[in-house]
Amino acid sequence: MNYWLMKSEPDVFGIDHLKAMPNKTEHWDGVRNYQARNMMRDDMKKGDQVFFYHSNCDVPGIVGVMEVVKEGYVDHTAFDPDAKYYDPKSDPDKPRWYMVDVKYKRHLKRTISLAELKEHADDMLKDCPLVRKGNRLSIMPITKDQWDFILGLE
DNA sequence: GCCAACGTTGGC
DNA sequence: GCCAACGTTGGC
Repeated sequence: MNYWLMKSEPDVFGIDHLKAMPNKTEHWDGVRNYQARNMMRDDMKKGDQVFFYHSNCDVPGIVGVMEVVKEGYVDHTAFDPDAKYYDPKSDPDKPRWYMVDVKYKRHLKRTISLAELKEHADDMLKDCPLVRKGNRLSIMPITKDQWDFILGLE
C-alpha cells in the first residue's frame, strides 16, 4: 500500500464537500499537470491512503484522510467545452488526462498546518516536496515513515 | 533543442 | 494583493 497527499482549495472543493458526496466518494478531476497525472494514471492503487490538504486558504495544511477507491481512468471533463478545466488538445481517442476516485475516511482531530509541517523540513519531512519552497505539485507521494510521523502529530 | 514570455500555483 | 517558483508554450 502506498501513501499520498492531494491538494485542493477548500473554497472550490474541500474535505467537507467530499464528505457530503454520495457514498462520500468523488472523482478527483481537473488535474492538468503531467507529473500529477502520471501518479494518478500509473501509481495510485485501490486502498492507498491519501492526506487531504487544503491550499490557498487561511491555514493551509492537512485536514483529513481519504482512500483511493478507483484507480486511474480518463478524466472526461477535459473533453467538455463547458468544464472549467476543458483542454481542447485532449483527444478522446488519445486522452491526455486521468483521475482517480477517492473516498472520505475521516477528519484529523485538528488541522496540521503547513507551518507546523515545515518545522520538520530538516528531519522527518526532509524529502517531502510539500515543505519545499515553491512546490506546486498538487499530488505527491508520502513515505510510510512520513505518513506515520504526520499522524503522530495529530 | 533552446529559451524568453507567459500563465498558474499557492504561501504570505 | 503581491510575488517567487515553476510548468508550458511557441518562435527561432
